[in-house]
Amino acid sequence: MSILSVARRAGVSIATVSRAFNSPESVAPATRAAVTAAAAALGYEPNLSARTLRTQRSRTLGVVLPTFRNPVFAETLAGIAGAAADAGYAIIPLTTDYQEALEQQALRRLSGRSVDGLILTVADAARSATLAALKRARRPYVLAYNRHAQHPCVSVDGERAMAELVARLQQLGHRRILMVSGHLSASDRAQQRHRGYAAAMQAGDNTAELLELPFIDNAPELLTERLGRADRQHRPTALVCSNDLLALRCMRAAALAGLRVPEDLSVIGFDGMALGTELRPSLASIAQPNEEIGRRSVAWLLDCLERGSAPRAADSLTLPHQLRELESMRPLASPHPTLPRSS
Amino acid sequence: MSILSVARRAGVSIATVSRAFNSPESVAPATRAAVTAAAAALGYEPNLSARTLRTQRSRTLGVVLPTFRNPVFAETLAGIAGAAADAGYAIIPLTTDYQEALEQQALRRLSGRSVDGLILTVADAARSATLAALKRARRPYVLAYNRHAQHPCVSVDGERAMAELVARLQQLGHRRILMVSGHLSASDRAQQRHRGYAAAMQAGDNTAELLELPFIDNAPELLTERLGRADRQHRPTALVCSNDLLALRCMRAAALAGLRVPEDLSVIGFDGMALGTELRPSLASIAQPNEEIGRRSVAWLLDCLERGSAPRAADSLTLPHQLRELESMRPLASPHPTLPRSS
DNA sequence: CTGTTAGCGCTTTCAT
DNA sequence: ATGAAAGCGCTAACAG
Repeated sequence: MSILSVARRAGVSIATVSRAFNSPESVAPATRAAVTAAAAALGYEPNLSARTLRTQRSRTLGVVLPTFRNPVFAETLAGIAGAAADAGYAIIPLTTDYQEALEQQALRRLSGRSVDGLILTVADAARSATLAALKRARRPYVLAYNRHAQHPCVSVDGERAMAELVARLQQLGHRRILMVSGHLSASDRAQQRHRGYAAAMQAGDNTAELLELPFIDNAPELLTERLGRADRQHRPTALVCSNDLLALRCMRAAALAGLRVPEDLSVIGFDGMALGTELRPSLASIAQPNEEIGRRSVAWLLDCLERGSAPRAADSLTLPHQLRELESMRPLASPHPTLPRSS
Repeated sequence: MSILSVARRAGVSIATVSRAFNSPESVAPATRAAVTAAAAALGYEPNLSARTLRTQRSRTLGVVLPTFRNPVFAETLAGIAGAAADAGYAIIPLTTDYQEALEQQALRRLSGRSVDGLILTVADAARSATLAALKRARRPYVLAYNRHAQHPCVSVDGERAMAELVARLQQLGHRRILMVSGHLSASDRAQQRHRGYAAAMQAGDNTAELLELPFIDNAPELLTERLGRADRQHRPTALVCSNDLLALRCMRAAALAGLRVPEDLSVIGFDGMALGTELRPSLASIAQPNEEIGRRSVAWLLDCLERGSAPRAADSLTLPHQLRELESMRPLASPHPTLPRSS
């Protein structure tokens, strides 16, 4: 049931059928009606492979993300999928598990499938051979979450966001603020967030300290140990985490160490995954507009594709973040209870 | 940089290049080496559209899921994506937001893209016009999570699982067990789970009661109201929820109503999303092997595709579920404290 | 406004 | 073991 069947049934040539679909205005109304009717009767759907082969446009986008197990990227994917679908594009998603080698592989897999463009989040934009190759191949792409002057990016200013958060915590009385992160070297975003943390701590004359948890397996133990061992005077009063999933683990570890959140310890995440607001205590976090990052990436990419250009680094987008001061975060209780309004 | 460039560079015909890739054994080792070298030098990747057009096989699977915002389906997608990638297949995912109309639309979108097969989770398998159409069109497909005798499914026995859970709760001393669900009519799985609940309650001579929360917007209010209004004698001691996300909301609502989980109220979810174990209290749940459901669906579908058949309803898979008795669930404390070992 | 035709890149007979 | 050639379904000149 190809274009030919439709043509025969409508009593026209295949070219006319094609035109009736692709530039209806160039076909006589009567003819167009006949074609439409025939197509409907046969349940005809144009074959995308043939069209792609001929036009060199697939109306398909490659999507490369670290994982779907982290709700942040699931939300991003939802945004991407929605925007793409609305524009009549399909997506082919691939995951890399934060591994550079898999990023390479993903691109190779996508290359044969003639995607029109790519949306990706890489571990480290600065030293990604994958990205360099993409750029060299002049394939249109947009990075989501990554921030790098040489690449077109849709992201949030994580460094500034983190600095703002830490400043705010200090304003609320916190002094011993510990940053908890995965392996810094594994993610350029974690590095940026850490820079913001360090700068704000220094500005507040407080000591920056970083707890890196490279592997999630023993993370709870490490955390519990770190939180439990110190006496009250040296224990952090707030934990800033480089992502929400980590913050969740911190909250649990705190509970296991006998600490109450937020009475004894404030815990703040980064990402703003939707689930955070449903918890008890609800998770304070620097919220990124995850779905919108996905949607905007698609919008920008498609816009460029339509005009035959490729996204340029100079046009990168920084979307606003938002500090969610939810239940897991609160002002530091003064050690000596004071009367209401006493200060 | 097509097959022709490779052929020229290797000094052979395009047919030989094609063979070198698709049936290496049918080509002389020396020739094969030359072709491989030429292809590598040129960075040649066979064009999938052309191949698809010619062979009528795209090595692409359509994936239709309700949403990526529910971690359960994100996990499923991870399983599907992994298994598909390992087998050299790409996936095109589409979401339906539990709406039948969007299911239709998804299939239409996929039909032009010549996917070899489909994996889908529909709202209600029994009355899905979409499914009927698929079946009629003889397109190979597998349902994930749905259970229906007329369709090939990969699922767990939700009815039995729920009955087991409720029996277990009763064994732990619970009598007033309330089931909380989204709109029953919106999901065949919720219906099955509810049947299991009702049967087990009846078997235990207890009164089944259902709280339907059609819209999430006012769910917290409704829940808080239901939990807060009743005095201690009439308040449920356990909540069984038709999914984990709902259970999360219940836990939060309970807290807002002044109830402690699990001391005052046990809350049990359904799905076993990975995140549940990271919470405090960790979320008790009937765990489904979500990623495996994805992987097995792919494996089955691909197996059929290879042998040129389509999955048959009779070969449907029921995977084992697992009751996670985590922190949000505990035996009913007896109202009148008893001495240890007094019974 | 419509038809004829070439060709997108590949696989697959059919020859040799 | 290799090559020549047809054709998958479609679009885009080009003609008329």
